[in-house]
Amino acid sequence: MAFEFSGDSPIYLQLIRMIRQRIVAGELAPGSKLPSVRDLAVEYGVNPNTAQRSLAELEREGLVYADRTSGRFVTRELGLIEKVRKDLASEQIAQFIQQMQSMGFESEQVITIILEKWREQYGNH
Amino acid sequence: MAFEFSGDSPIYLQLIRMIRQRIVAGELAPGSKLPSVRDLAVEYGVNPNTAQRSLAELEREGLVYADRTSGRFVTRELGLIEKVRKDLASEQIAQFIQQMQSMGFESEQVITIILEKWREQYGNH
DNA sequence: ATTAATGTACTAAGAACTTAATACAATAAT
DNA sequence: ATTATTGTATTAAGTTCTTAGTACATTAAT
Repeated sequence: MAFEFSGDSPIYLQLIRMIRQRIVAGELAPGSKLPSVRDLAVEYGVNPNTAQRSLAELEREGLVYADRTSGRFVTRELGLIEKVRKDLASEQIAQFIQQMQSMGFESEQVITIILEKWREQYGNH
Repeated sequence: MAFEFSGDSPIYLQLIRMIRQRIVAGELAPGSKLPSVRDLAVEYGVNPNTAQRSLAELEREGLVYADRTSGRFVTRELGLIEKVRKDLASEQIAQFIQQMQSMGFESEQVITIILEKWREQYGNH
């Protein structure tokens, strides 16, 4: 596939964020099997070592686990997934508010733009 | 001073973002003088070469300009600053919406949380 | 028993970023 | 005129990230 990574940060970090995101979004279901290190590397167009590094970090977080020769799986600890989801959301929101505020936007203005763009991107939900 | 940079992306990029941010926020006024390369390096605790690199990029964007021996200044082109400000805001909002949406948040939910946190952080404005 | 697929580990090389240490050119300040 | 300050340029070394290549241990599949 050869996904296009940004040169702004290390690939292994970008890969961590992408997989973490797909997990908390439910796109990668709890307990479901992940591609093998080698397949994941091919899928994203990176070196197996880089994929391994990202997976090892996600494992450290507890979001995935490895069964020695059957492969890697998304954790079944729904509580953990939900916690990570909430933490990510909180962080996102705090950073977002800080940025917009420092650029001189008012809360009402931001709300208006968000609702507008949200509809543009995904319809009214 | 020795500002604390994240290890997640190159320092010169983080520095670019910080200065750009301060310019569009109006904290660094149009036409105002920036610290010299060497002073800026001390101020942020980075190597002069790194500071130089960041400033050169901001210059390429037109946000700052250099007068050979009197130093560097924030551009006086208000239109450009405003354009960058709007571009940054658009980008921020689009990314934010995409993230929150993919994590399964509804727009109303996001609006509620934003208003709540905005008041926490900055009061009702 | 053999084979294949899995996670894991290791070494080596190259690329990008950062720092260090100088040096030069231009001009404002003295 | 001299000095100090500014931006700019260059070379070298060290660190981190990435890729490449190879190898081993374990277990499911055959």
